[in-house]
Amino acid sequence: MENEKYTYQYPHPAVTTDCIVFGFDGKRIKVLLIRRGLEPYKGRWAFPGGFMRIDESAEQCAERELAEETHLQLTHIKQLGAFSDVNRDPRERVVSIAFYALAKKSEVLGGSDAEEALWFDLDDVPQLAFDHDYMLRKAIAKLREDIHFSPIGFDLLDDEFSMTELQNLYEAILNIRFDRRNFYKKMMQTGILEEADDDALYGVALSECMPNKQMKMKDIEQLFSPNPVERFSSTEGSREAKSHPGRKAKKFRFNKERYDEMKENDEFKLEF
Amino acid sequence: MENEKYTYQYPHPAVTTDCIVFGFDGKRIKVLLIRRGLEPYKGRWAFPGGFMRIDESAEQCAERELAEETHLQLTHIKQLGAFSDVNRDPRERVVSIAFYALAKKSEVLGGSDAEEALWFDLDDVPQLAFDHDYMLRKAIAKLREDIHFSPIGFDLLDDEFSMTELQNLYEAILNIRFDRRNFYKKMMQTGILEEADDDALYGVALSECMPNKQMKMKDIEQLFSPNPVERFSSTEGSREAKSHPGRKAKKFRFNKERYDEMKENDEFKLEF
DNA sequence: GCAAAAGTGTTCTTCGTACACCCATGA
DNA sequence: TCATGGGTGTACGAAGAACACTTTTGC
Repeated sequence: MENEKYTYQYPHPAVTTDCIVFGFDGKRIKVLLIRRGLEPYKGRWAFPGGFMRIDESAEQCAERELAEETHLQLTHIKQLGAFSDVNRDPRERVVSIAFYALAKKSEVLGGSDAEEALWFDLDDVPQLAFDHDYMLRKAIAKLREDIHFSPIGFDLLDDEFSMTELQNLYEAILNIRFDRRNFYKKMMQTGILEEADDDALYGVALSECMPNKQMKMKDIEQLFSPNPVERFSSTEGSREAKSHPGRKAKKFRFNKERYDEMKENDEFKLEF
Repeated sequence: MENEKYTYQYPHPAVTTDCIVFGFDGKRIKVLLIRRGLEPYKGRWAFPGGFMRIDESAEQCAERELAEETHLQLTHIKQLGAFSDVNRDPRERVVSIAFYALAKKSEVLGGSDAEEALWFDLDDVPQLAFDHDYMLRKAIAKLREDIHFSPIGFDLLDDEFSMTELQNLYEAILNIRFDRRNFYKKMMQTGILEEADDDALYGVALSECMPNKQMKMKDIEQLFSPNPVERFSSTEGSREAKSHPGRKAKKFRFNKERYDEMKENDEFKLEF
């Protein structure tokens, strides 16, 4: 152990990464925290992260630490910036490179795989270790900023989502209310959404042999009786936390190919 | 020398800062580079910057290095991000925290105080040291992004500027053309510009005793004859690089107080 | 059937864009 | 006096905001 020494002519700070992971449970924005098991700040909540190895980039470090500590494999990890205040760590001089990442709704609802890792409502975040309170404020600001013009919302929802879910997400992040009809129109005319048609459940043939669009869901079920399909197999999302029933919501998918194509040609426009 | 050693149990990267300074000469966007006098990359151009001291933050380091190497005292230094590729520096593992800053037009036109520091046209930037080419691309992208919604243009102009100068700046950064009249309206209705009234040159009394707005500059000079004021003392900016005369341009100032106030109340809106 | 949520279209206002004339200036 | 650049207003069209009724569903 004694010979595990690394010497330099000038003092070097340690470099860590921290990862601010946001999620959405259908109602509120959440952030993933882990409880520190070691000093300093033992027992306090903090972002997943740790010391950068000498043979990995900060990005690699952030992904590795996130996987180790929370078992989350996330794409869309973006850099938030470096935090370098001289006294931000009581142990030694530590510069932290912070990232932020977005987790899909199912990962939030599933809870965390890891011990001592929990999703916190943004309003219920306790006092954090180090300068992580400050980091969180910066991260929230960046999330708000990014969602104004980038379709990052889809990274917080599952692959299929209802327009209402999407609207709830935007309202939760931006803390404003939208008119349902205008939101729908605005989203649709971006051209990056496609309908996840429920007809698919019944096979392609259905829409061909049944061109009558007036047909109700009830009628369709009759075709399949006496074994009607479980109509809500994919809608637990919109049922949870609901006190009253409502009409079944159409599901949509984010058309990433289309989005990339539009962005390439500078055709994409979305502003909130 | 031998005892100037700093030892750590785990390997630590070195941390440097680099500062990408943009300027505007009235026609084109410029970037400030220094020629490296030492290995590695001796003789190559690079951004001003250097190793972070153990008792300063990255921000302090960036400002210090910038002052040391270019004699520029800049405010509005914003972090661009950390660059941490494992092999980005041939000497040892180095993480660089990059900043970008904006210099006022007069500082660009005045040239650089420092030896071996030069303003380069963005199109004429040579191959840079380290990963600075990559940094530059990121910085340009961020500059373009920021100017879409933040009034950072004023930091690249002198305190008083004509609408045409401002338009040229926007056109140079965004590489698009605007209609003069629409640009004027858009800028004025943001509410963050105030006229730098030339009457001020003649004192407050003038506008009171001379309410006639039809009065021409010639008439005003007559009031002051036989020592007419030098009318163009403050307009060299709009004359430089001009092949033909034109009407004298009204000057404007950025009303920072008003802007801060509007931003505070979320009233400020500007989009390009 | 009832309460709650979702689907949908029209009008009005606002903002952005296109466009042309006159004036001030220096040569 | 002329060539150049700057100051300004209007008319049109597109996009956003306001707004209500009907349908589906679970209870």
